[in-house]
Amino acid sequence: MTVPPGQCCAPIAREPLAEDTAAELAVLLKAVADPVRLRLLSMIASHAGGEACVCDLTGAFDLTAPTISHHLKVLRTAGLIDGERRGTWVYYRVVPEAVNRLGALFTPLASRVGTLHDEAAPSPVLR
Amino acid sequence: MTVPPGQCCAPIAREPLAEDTAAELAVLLKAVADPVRLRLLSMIASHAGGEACVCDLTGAFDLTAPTISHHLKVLRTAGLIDGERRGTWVYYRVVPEAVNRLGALFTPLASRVGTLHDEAAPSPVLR
DNA sequence: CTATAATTTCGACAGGCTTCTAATCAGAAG
DNA sequence: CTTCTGATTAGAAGCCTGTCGAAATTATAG
Repeated sequence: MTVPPGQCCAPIAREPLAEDTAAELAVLLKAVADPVRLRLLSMIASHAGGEACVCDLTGAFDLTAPTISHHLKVLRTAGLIDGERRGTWVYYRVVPEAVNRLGALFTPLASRVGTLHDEAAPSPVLR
Repeated sequence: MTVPPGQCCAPIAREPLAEDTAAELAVLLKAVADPVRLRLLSMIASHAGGEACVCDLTGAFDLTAPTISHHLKVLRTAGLIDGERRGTWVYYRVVPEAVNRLGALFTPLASRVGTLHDEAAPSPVLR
């Protein structure tokens, strides 16, 4: 009972990732591989209405506002969240497609919801 | 914190991650947030028999053996892979529970789009 | 129009990560 | 027993990232 059947479905277990694909996914993973950014993403995703103001996020951390803004920019550059300015405040919301792509990477089963392999994303990979 | 009932979302979207939980998950995510380690994990997971020898992995990279060994140790320390020495060679295999935990983090993110919400079988990931 | 508040950008420093070479350990073959 | 191959460990150089403080930008309020 080491490996249950059905493991062959996850993209990561189906075939070796290409070099450029791995690099592209690593950028996405690096964005969430940080405690602060992971909490930020979770706070935004779990916020009522799917939107969260920056003023609501800064209070939960012992970090300065510029640091929070920096982490938000990393998440936004990776395409995981999207920001919108409404008056004085800026509201962020998650991008479901990007988050789902992460989940589908490691999830052996499921992945029955649409195709998340190819996307119309311009992929502005900053190097 | 108005979570719609019955809409059991991903852990990341259900409620804000705790500080220690986020730090713990970040360690796991950092392990895969690297192109080399992501490819290594994929090569091990997609290898026939679920096992891969180190000698098979080093050839796919332009890196030295110690570097590959270092990345494998990071993956092993994170609990994503498990190594076993059989004679001269060392074989690595993935730990499904750890990989599934990563996938479950982001996967069940419910999107507002009512396209094909046929996820009646969430297949709970237990640890 | 001016003032205030919030957010972002800029510059800088400490710390961690990736990679290398050299050395060490484990097992097999002669 | 000696030697050889394969894998890991130790130590160090170089680069990138996280963090902070100060300045600049933007929008609303009066």
